[in-house]
Amino acid sequence: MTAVNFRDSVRTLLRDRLLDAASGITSTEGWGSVTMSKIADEVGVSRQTVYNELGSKPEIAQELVMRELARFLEVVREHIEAENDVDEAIRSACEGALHMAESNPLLKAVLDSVNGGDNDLLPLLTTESQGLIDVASTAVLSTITQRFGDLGLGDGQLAAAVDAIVRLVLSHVMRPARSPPEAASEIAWIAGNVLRSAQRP
Amino acid sequence: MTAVNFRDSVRTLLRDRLLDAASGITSTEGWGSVTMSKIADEVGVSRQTVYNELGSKPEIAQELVMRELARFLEVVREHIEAENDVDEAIRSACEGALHMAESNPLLKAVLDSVNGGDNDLLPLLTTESQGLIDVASTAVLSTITQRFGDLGLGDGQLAAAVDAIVRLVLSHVMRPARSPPEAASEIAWIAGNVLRSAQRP
DNA sequence: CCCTATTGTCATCGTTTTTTACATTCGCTA
DNA sequence: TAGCGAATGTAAAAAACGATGACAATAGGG
Repeated sequence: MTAVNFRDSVRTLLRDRLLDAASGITSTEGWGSVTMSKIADEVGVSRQTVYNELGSKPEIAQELVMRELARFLEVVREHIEAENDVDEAIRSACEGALHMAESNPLLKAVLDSVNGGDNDLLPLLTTESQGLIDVASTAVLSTITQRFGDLGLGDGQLAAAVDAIVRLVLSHVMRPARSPPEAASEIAWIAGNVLRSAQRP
Repeated sequence: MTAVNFRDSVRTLLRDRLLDAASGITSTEGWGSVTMSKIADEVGVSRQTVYNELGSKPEIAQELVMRELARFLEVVREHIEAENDVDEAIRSACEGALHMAESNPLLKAVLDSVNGGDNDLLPLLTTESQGLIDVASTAVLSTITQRFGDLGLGDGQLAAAVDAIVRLVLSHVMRPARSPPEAASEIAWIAGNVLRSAQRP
């Protein structure tokens, strides 16, 4: 009767260390400077082990993005659950995410890398970001539903609204136009109008 | 250029988990209920691995005691370093140790086990406690010297005094007579007199 | 254009854990 | 008291896993 295999703990620890190393190198030297050897050396493991555990370099990029996304979603969840009003919950969550994005070293490195010619990570946030948007939308939708119910909307309507919000936030993350509070207010204003007009067909 | 081998981290993690399991079982069911199989199962590892990593059951007891001792010494060190007066440092450290002993589940289990007939752990704290006393005395002596110098005492005098203090505290841990503050004050009073009369021969 | 560095894969080796088996001891119970 | 079950401790073979070295392929830079 084993709670969790000790071996699984070790695998998780290894994955975390490897991804931490990759994230750290990306933040300080840029994604272009990340090599499998560097990751392996930093963790104290052979290069082959990196391939076994994380797969190819593109897969590492995916994992990095998804892991960072998970941290954003955690903050977003906390913001939503701390509010009693839907509009305010959405505004607060957007602002939290945008604010977090501003000071996120990894994200900064990714966006900076575009200027340096490194175009390996950016597609993950744009063209190939379907998985990212799906994960984020699903998570946010789930959180909102648990907190506020279905808001009297038909199937898919709330999902579509959330999808739009996520895409707007993502757009502002990649190309910030206004300050986080301003951008968040605008997104919340749009979302509020959408939700209300959908409630009264 | 590897900071630390990942393998070493895993070994440390394994040791910690095994000792945590042993400590947990001891606290809740008593040392008598600790079996190699239970430890192995709880951590999710084979029984043989427990033997490889921790050795025989008496050795586990030693490790448990020493690990718990290290935690006590850490608290003691903090108390000593927080005071400017030697007497008060000693008093505070003794009180901290005695107070910690009162609420320590593992220690409670060890002392309770005596009533239940389990006499495997007790010797480690009494008859076979030379190692324990040595480790504790050395650590405390080192901390006091770093904090207050040699207090104008000859070689070995301060060591002898610290040794006595450690033994007194250990005695009160095993057989509490008065409350921690009272016992600590008495020990500090004795220590203070010893130190002062040694300073003026 | 060559040279170096990196990626990704593969077979092999060494280490560690697991598994299985066995002898032994201890407490309990018929 | 004899035997039974559970636990200890040891040993050796089997399996899992990371380390190592070699390899082709492919850029990127001098």
